[in-house]
Amino acid sequence: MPGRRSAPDASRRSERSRLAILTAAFELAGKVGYARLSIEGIAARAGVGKQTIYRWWPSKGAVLFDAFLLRAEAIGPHPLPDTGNLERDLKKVLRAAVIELNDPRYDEPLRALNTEILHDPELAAAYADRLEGPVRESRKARLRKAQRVGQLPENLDLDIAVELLWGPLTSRWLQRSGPLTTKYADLLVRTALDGLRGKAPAKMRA
Amino acid sequence: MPGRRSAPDASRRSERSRLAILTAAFELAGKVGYARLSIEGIAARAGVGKQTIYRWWPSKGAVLFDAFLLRAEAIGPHPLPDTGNLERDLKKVLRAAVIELNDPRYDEPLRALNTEILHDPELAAAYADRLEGPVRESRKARLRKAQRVGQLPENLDLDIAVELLWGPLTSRWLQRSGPLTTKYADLLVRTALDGLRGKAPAKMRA
Amino acid sequence: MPGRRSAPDASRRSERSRLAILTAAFELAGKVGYARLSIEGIAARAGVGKQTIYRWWPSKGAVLFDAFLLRAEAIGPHPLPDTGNLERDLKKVLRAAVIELNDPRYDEPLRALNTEILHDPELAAAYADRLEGPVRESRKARLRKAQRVGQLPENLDLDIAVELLWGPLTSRWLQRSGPLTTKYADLLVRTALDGLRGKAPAKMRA
Amino acid sequence: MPGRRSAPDASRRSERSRLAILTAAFELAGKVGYARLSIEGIAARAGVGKQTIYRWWPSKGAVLFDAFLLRAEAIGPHPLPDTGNLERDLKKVLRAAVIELNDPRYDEPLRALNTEILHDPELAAAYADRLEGPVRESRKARLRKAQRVGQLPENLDLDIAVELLWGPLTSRWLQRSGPLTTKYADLLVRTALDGLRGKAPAKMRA
DNA sequence: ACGTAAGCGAGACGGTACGTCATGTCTTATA
DNA sequence: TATAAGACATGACGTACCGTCTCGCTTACGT
Repeated sequence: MPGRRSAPDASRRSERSRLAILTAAFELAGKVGYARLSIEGIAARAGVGKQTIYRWWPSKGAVLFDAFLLRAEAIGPHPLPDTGNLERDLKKVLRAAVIELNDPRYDEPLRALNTEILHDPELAAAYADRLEGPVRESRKARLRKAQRVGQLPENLDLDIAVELLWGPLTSRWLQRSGPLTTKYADLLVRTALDGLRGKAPAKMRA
Repeated sequence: MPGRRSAPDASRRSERSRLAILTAAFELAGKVGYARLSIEGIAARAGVGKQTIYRWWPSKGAVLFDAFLLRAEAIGPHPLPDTGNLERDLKKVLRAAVIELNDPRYDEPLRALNTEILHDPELAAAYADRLEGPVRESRKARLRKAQRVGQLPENLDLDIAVELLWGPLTSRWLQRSGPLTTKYADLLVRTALDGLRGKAPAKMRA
Repeated sequence: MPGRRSAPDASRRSERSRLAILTAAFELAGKVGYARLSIEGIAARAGVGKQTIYRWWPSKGAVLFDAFLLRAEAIGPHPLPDTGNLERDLKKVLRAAVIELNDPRYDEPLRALNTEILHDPELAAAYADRLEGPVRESRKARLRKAQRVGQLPENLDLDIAVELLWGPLTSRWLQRSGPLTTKYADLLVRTALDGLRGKAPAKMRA
Repeated sequence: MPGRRSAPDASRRSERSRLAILTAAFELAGKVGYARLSIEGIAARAGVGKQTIYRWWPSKGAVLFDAFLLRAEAIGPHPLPDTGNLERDLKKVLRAAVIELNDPRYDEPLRALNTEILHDPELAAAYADRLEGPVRESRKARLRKAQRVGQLPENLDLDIAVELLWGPLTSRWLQRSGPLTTKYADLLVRTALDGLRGKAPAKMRA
C-alpha cells in the first residue's frame, strides 16, 4: 500500500470499513467513470466518513489501487495455460484480455487506475511491483517454459518479449487507437512471434 | 477540433486569444502537471476571459488537443529517415522518441493529453485522426518502403507492425512499467523485427 | 459593514442573493439557534453558493450583523415617546424591550449576534457604531429633552444614564440572571431615576 | 455541576484528571480564545482521553463552568469592604472589577463561559446559582449593612440595586459598548447611588 | 459614418468536491 | 471499572474550479 502521512494505529483499523471503501471505489469507478469518481462519493457509497479514507490512503489513486489489489488477491495467482503450443496459448490469453477490456465493469475502473498512475510515479511503482509484477511473472514463466523446450531462443529478453506481446494491446486500449478484437489479439501474437521480417526468410528473400 | 455547442461567428474570432490560450495550456500542463491544470488557470495565464475558452472548446482536453495540434502544424510533417538500413533507421527514431519522453516539457503535457483521451472517446478519435494519424502514416510509409525493397514481407499488416514497434514504448511510458532508455529502444526494434522466435530458425528448430 | 478580505466588484453584486442571505441568516438563527447556525446552512436556505457569502462577508457574525442592519434600516429611526412624563415614557420603552427579548424570533438571533460580538472586537465596534449607536442616540435625545425641561440635571452624563437604564436589562437578558418581566422594567426605571439612596433624602438623612 | 447523562461511579473518579482538565480548560480559553477552544484541545493539553471529559461533563460550557468554580472555591468568599463609606467602598470594588476585566487571562475565559451561558439555560442557572450567586450575596450583604445604618432606604430592592451597579459594567464589557476605565466605575457608582434625577432635589424641584 | 451586434476581459453566480477539524460515540489495553 | 488513546460516522469549515451568466468595452460590418 502506498505511503501514509501520519501513523494511525493499524491494529484498531476497521476491516469492515476498509472493505466497504475498496468495494465502493471499484464499483463507483465502473458506474460513474473517472471524472465523477470522488472521495466524497466513495465515502458516501461505503457508508463511511471521509476521514476514514484520508486516514488510511494518501490519494484517490491509492484507494483504487488497493481495490484492485483486493480483487487480485481474491482471485489468486493466474498461471498462463501451457498446452505445449505457445502460439495457441498466447492467443487464448490475449483474447481473454481483449474481452475483459471490452467489459465496462473492468474497463472503467482500470482506466481510472491508469489515469492515476499516469500522474503519480509512486503509485506507478506500487502498480508495477504489486499488481502488474505478478502478472508479468506468470507471463514470463510461460515464455521461460517455451525457452526450455526450444520454442524460444535462450537469449530472448523475457521482459521485452512480454512487452512486445502485451504492450501494443495496452497502448491500443489506453489510447483507443484501434478496435480491440480477438482477431487483433491473434494477429498480434502471430506477428510478435514471427517478427516483422516474418518467419519464412527463404520465401521473402527469394 | 471536437464538436462545439453553439455556433459563434468564427470569422470574428480573435487569433491572438486563440494562440495565447493554446500556448498557456501547453506551458501550464508542463509546469503544474495535469492535476493542477485548470481552465481558470489557462485563462488567467493567457490573459483571457474564461468564456473565451468555453466559447471555442468543449473541454479542457480539447484545448490541450489543439495545443498539440498547433505544435504539430508548426513543426510540419515528419518523414522517417530512410538510409536503406531499416533497423538502424527505426532505432534512430525510437531513440529520439525515448529522449523526448524523458523531457518534462513534453512528457507532462503529453501525459495530460493522454489522461483526457483515456476518458473521452471523441477526443481519442480526434487524436487518432489528426495527431497520431499523420505520424502513423509516416511510420507506415517507411515500412512500406522496406516492403518494396524486400526487407519486409508483402503481407505484413503495417498497422500491427507500427504498434509492435511503438506500442511497447507507449505503454511503458504511460504506465512507467520500466525505464525508457535508448538501449531499450534498440532492443525493442531488434526484437520486433526478428520476432520472439528469433531470426535464426535453422538453429532453433534444429 | 465589517472589513473585506479581497476586493470583489461590488457593482456586479447580486442584490437578490444579498437579501436572500441576510433573510436566511436571521431566520435560521431564530429557528435552529446559534449552535447550529452554519454558513452552509445559510447558503442552502438562501439558495446561494457558499462562495457568495465568503466573497462578501468575512465571518458568520458579519452576516448576522448585516441581517440586523437590514432590519433596522427597514424599520427606520425609533424616537422614544415623549409625553412629558419621563418615568412613564421610559417604563413604556423598557417594557417593550422586555417583551421583545422574550420573543424567540428576536431573542435567538440577537443572542447569536451577541455571541459573535463577544469574541470579535471589530464586529463589536461595527455594532456599537451602526446598530446600537442610533438607538443610543434616540435614548439620549429623550433624556436630553428631560434635561431641557428640568426633569434631569444639566450635568448628567447621558451615556452613563442610558447604561444605567438599559445595562441592567441587557446583562440580565444575556446572562439570564433573572426573569425579564414588565414589573422588572418598571422597578428598574424607578430605581435608576431615584438612585439607590432613594428620592426622599429628607427622611433618610434624618 | 449541570446534569450528567449516565451514571459513572464517582468514587473511582480520577481527581488528577479532573484537575488537569479544569486547569487546561481555563488556560486554553485564555490562550486561544473561545473560537479555538475545543474538547479535543482540552483533553490533549490535560493529557487525558476525550472520553474522560464526556463521561463527567455534558458540554464544553460545563467544563468551563467547573473550571471557574474550582478557582472560586480556591479563592474563597469575597466579602466587600466596609469602611463605613458606601460610595467609596463600591467604587473600590468596581474599579477592581474593571481592572480584572481588562486582564486577558480573566477576560478571555470569562467571555468563553459567558458565550456558553448565552445559549445554555441550564448552564446559566448553574452559573446564577453557584458562581454569581455567592458574589451577589456578598454585594447584597454590603448594601444591607448600608441599609441598617440608614445610608440606603429600607425598602430598596437589593437585587435591583446590585444590578443597577454591576449591570451596566457587565453589559459594557460583554458588548464592548465603551471603554472600561476606573473613571467609568466611579461615575457609575456615583450615578447609581444618586439616581438620574440627581442628589440635589432642592434645586431640581424648585 | 455610424449604429449595432459580435467577440472580448472580467468576474459574480449556484454548485460540487476538496482536504481538515471537531463533534460525540465506540472500542481496546492498561492498571 | 475508570482511564489514555484513538478510530469511527458525521458535518461544517474555508478554498478551488466548474460551467453559466452578465457587464462594459472594442471592433468590424451593413446600412
